Amino acid sequence: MVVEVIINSNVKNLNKTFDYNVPAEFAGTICVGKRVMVPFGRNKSLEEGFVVGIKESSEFATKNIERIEEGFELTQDNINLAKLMARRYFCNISDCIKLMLPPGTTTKKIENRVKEKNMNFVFLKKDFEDIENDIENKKIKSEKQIRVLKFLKDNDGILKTDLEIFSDTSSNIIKTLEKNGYIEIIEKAVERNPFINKNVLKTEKLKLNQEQEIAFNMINEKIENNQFEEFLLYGVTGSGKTEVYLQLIEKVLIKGKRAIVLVPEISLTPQMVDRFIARFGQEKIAVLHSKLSVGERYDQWQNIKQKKASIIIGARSAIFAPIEDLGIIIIDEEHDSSYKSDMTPRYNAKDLSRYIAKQNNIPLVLGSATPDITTYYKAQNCDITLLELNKRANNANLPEVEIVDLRDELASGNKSMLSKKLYTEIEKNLEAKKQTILFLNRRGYSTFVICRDCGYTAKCKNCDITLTYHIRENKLKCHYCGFEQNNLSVCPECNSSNIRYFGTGTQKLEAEINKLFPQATTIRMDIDTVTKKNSHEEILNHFKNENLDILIGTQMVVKGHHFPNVTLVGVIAADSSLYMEDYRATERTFQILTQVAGRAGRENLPGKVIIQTYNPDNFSIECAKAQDYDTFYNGEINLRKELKYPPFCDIIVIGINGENKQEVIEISNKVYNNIKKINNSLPIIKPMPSPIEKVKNRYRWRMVIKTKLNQNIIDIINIAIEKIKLKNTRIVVDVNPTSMM
DNA sequence: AGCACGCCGACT
DNA sequence: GTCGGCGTGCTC
Repeated sequence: MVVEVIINSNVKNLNKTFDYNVPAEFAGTICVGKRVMVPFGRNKSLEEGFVVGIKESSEFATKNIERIEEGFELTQDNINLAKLMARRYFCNISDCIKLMLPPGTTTKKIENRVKEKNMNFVFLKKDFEDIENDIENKKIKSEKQIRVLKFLKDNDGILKTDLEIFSDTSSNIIKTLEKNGYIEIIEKAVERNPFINKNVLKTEKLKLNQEQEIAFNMINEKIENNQFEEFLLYGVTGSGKTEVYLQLIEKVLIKGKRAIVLVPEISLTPQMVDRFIARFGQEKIAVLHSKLSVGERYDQWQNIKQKKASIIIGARSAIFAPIEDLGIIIIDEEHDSSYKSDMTPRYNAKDLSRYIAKQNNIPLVLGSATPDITTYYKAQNCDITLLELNKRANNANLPEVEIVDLRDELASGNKSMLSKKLYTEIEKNLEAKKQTILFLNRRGYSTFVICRDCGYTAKCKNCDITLTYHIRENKLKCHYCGFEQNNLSVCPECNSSNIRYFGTGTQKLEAEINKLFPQATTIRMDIDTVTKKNSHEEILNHFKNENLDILIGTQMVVKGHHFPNVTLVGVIAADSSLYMEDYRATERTFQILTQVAGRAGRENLPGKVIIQTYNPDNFSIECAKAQDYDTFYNGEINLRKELKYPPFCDIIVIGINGENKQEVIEISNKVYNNIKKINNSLPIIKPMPSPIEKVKNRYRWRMVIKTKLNQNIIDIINIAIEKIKLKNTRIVVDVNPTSMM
């Protein structure tokens, strides 16, 4: 018997199956999905691989499988999905398989592990054999301990490494191991239980209003009849989408099935998870997101695998959770860009959810107050069933939105970043002891630093990016590669000390607010203040519980939370996202402004929103002011049709990046010519530099194809890039990328 | 990715 | 002659 094996390697040349003979001793246990160790290459070294097929014989001179690794195997569905993804997202099958493995199983370089934070790093002092002997001799008893040790063994097949990561939830084991002298802890992680609030009061289900009832019944029918159907649950903030989700999940559980709920990473807060815990109880819920340590994730993953958890709440990769008997997939805030991966594999969780829902004959529910233009277009064309929730369940009023034209402010001599109107409103709000949120989608202090005498601009040495001035550390930072240098006191070109700072970031805004309103308490939230594991949560709780006056932040302030005492929201510059050369720029502006506006006055207090802009007539800003999605959609869809943008086509970006510019250009041309050779009529634009040509010392060129992605196009691109030999240069294909930069 | 193979210039 | 530089190609 012969098996087809995918070698676990991200090398392009190895992205195919290799045949291996199965010795008689393994014939009874081998099956598709098993993890195996096989001799590979001229040296005798063992490589990890996965069995993806079984056949009688091979045309090759096959070697024997060395051994089968027990404890975990992929399902046939996993393998089918990985194969499909590899072609559809132009990457290696093993890259896709990695998404489906138990956390901690993926073989990573030790250096990478050390770089990662929030984990325990453990130095193994004794040989693995010694520890195994101790298990034999019953010196180590607990099953959990053995699991951790197995973890060690799994990662490298045989234990070659002396560094490993343990979960912080398994801290007992670590203590035991440390006490027995097996390990030495190098760095300790911050303790964090994914379920921080243990005393959540149980909630009963609420009575649905008529709209909710209709939506519920339509979707429930598909649950009952085991049928696929895609729904768009289009409902304004506060219209009770979550209650519909909860009651659908209840039905799914009654049928003995389970549910996946995808949410954007940033809104995966304990408060949000608590709503599910309050209804179903903690033991039924598994939570998966990027802030969990490997060990925490491993525990959650096992809870799913062992069918202890029935509801999986997670960010996009939760779609790969090891779940059988799936009854529904729900994608909340479906317009959110975090469902599209911007790393290899560059998958779109929404597309994969559709595929998985079809395979399982179950409904897929997309929920949003500001649906993705493409999703709404499909709903209009009846590819998706549209369900609307128009009533605000808590009857809160929409906030009053006012637009301030910054050109008028400038003309009347106001050069500060606060218009007179916004200044007065903040003042009033402070007096009334109400809270304010100020939103500015740019971090740092000044976005560029320029010499007034010779025009020199401070740029990153690794990227084609101007450096941003950060006042607290008095440093210039690159927001792309993280490079930082000391601030300039004199110009390095002409020695002039006439240095000017242009552009406004959240730090400068914070400084200005503190100057203008010295009596006000403020807190700032952006990537620079949100570094620790929990600080996102901490800052928001701090703002809410301490009743601080003003929250200043980038877009991370707009999601999830609701603050009952916030009655004023100020948007400092609504234009910043409009100039991006990205077809989704207006859509993003509309979504962000609508969401920001939704933060104001959510309960009984009337809210006020002030949007400052240089483009008061801009369509997306006007629509956001009116909170009018339908008008926005109608305008935007016509524009998309005219300019032939999604949903009327897909934007396929073939990027080439490498350290040698000449080589990058050569390979770009090769890819271009290959595609032309296969199909001369494809609408492909010749290779050219990316908008930011150099990032992290790598040159980036690209070509764009604007066409509907179908199997034929997928095959053409795969064939065109397949045979190109690469050294340090890489080819990256991204379909409808989140960022066009 | 490794690693072998092979082609070519430099040097005891 | 032969040592070693690196470009090329293969791994079931």
